[in-house]
Amino acid sequence: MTNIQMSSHEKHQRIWQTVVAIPPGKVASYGQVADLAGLPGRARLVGKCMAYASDEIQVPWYRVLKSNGQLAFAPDSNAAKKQTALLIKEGVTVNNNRVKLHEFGWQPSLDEILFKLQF
DNA sequence: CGACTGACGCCGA
DNA sequence: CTCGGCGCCAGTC
Repeated sequence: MTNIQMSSHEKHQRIWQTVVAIPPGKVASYGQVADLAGLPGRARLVGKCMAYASDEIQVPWYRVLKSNGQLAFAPDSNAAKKQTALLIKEGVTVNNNRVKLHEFGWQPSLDEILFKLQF
């Protein structure tokens, strides 16, 4: 089958574009972002990018969680508190370092995927 | 060049 | 719910 090579720059580009598409008040998992970005199984890569993004105010990195709804940071850690504060500010409820995905998980419609993810 | 290391995920016990 | 194990891959050492 045809194997399309993607430059690390493009992967980077797709991941951020996907994260930016997450609506305020909603959250998505690393794996979900990877899938939507066309990088199935590359959840760790998404985490890598979020680490870079922590400096950039542009990317809503805090809307990205683990697949079970837990924050990626250790409870009580500085980063976890910071992320929790940002989420609560958007109306997302955080309990014990975790968010209920059935309540706040982002489930993009086909429409959103086609219009927001330009790749 | 091999080993180790992550803002991860899934499955089975 | 916890633990172990394996998959994944770009950096670091």
